[in-house]
Amino acid sequence: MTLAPESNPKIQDTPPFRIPLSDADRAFLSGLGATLRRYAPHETIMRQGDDEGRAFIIHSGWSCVHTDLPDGERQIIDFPFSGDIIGLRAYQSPSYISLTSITKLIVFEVPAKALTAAVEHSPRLAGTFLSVAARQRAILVEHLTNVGRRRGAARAAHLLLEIGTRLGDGQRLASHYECPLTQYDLADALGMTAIHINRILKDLRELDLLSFRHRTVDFINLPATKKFAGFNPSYLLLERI
Amino acid sequence: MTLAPESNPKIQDTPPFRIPLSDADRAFLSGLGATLRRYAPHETIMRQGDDEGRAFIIHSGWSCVHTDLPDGERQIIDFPFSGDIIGLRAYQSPSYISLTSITKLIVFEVPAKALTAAVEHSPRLAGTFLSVAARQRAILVEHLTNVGRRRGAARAAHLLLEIGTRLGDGQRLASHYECPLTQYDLADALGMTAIHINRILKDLRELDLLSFRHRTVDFINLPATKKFAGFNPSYLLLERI
DNA sequence: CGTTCCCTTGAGATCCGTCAATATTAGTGG
DNA sequence: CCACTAATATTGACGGATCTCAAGGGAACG
Repeated sequence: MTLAPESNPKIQDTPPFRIPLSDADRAFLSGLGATLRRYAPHETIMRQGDDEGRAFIIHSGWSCVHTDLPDGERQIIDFPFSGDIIGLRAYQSPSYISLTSITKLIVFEVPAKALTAAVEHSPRLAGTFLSVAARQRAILVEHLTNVGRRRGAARAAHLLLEIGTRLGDGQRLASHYECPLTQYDLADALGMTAIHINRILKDLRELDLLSFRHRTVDFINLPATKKFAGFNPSYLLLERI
Repeated sequence: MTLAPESNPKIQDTPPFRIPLSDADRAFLSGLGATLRRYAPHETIMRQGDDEGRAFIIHSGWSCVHTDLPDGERQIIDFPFSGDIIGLRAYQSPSYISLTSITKLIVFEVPAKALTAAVEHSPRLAGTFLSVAARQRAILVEHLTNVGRRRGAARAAHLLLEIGTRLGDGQRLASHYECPLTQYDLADALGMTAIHINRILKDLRELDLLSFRHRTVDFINLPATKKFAGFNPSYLLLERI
């Protein structure tokens, strides 16, 4: 699903642009001014409050988009995956979010103005950006619904189901995947404390629904888990290209 | 701030398009195929799950965007105001949200394809859509942060501060405004029960921070309330045009 | 001027957070 | 490969926040 990190990936081959594009469009993309950047785990790539004119397109690796609160807490907004765009905007403006790597991370850094230029240049690309933005909005809406209206155990299960689905390039959900998130990460995404997440994961294991230990998520009873979490993946299917 | 409902407002005069546009752009907008629609309170304008090819631009009135859960509960995602766009998408696709009026509501209904056409037609409009989408995303991110990381009283105060700011065309926060939301609406937006919202509003009154009774929000001590809620309106200022 | 929402309050149960202590795992350098 | 260290995970006890169930009271609207 992701290119080997050793090669030097090109933006025009990365997921959101794997669509029928004219040669002119491809040439345009490669001339966008995208810079390939590699980050070590736990690096800050973008910080809330900084004046930003950059956007990022994830190539590979795990990271999180989050807000920072005055008391040092944070709310994780999303774990973006390959092809997701962070900071889609038209102009320079202060960033309201931070982007932090979790594992080794490879991203394309693009000037925000280049995105505007791309939209002007190609209706096909404009449609792609609209679709990517719509899908990300759907994910965020589901995240808010999850935090606002599901109780802890269902909330955690829902997030792990979503991640499992998004990892497998959109549609199919594996019964098992590697997951480098800590219980602190989960807590910050789900609006709870890590201690409570720990108890919830224990409950989910004892309910024979799923197990998350040693960086591995195992779905023990996938249909029951989907029902338990109220997970309906249709919100992830929005025009994934 | 809003046109008199008796007149027949035109889309090219409505907030997101109050920007320097060429005559050709204005003519294009008026030919978009926008339909003016009026709804009574508590009508469903768009329902989650329906296949949708429409987008809506709010002209005036109160409404809510929400998700529906199997058990009949709902999570309110946003209370959109004049100029906000609902359903910004490139193509026909199933809707993952519902739109319901709260008061009498006037909206422009636009075919989704018309938005794509507008983006193709005018870079200025494309930039406008990107900006509107970025601002709405910032609002949604702050909403998730609010629900995930603030306790009840601060959460409620934060929402009422945000609404007060958005009502006054973006920047200035009035010390008093009319608010037709019920405590059930607040509860569904904040991820709590209406009974608990009731107790929280009582607490906020007794703390001399704000009063919400009889459809009226009064900020008794605005600086203290902002501090209490951790309210920093910079996320609302994103390129409001 | 009555009916329907909507608001208000109390008591008890449950979920979740805080504080504290310890065990386990992953990472690092020798 | 081992020893050491820091990060992460686990568990218990307790308190606070929020939900549920139940019952009235008040406001808005036809």
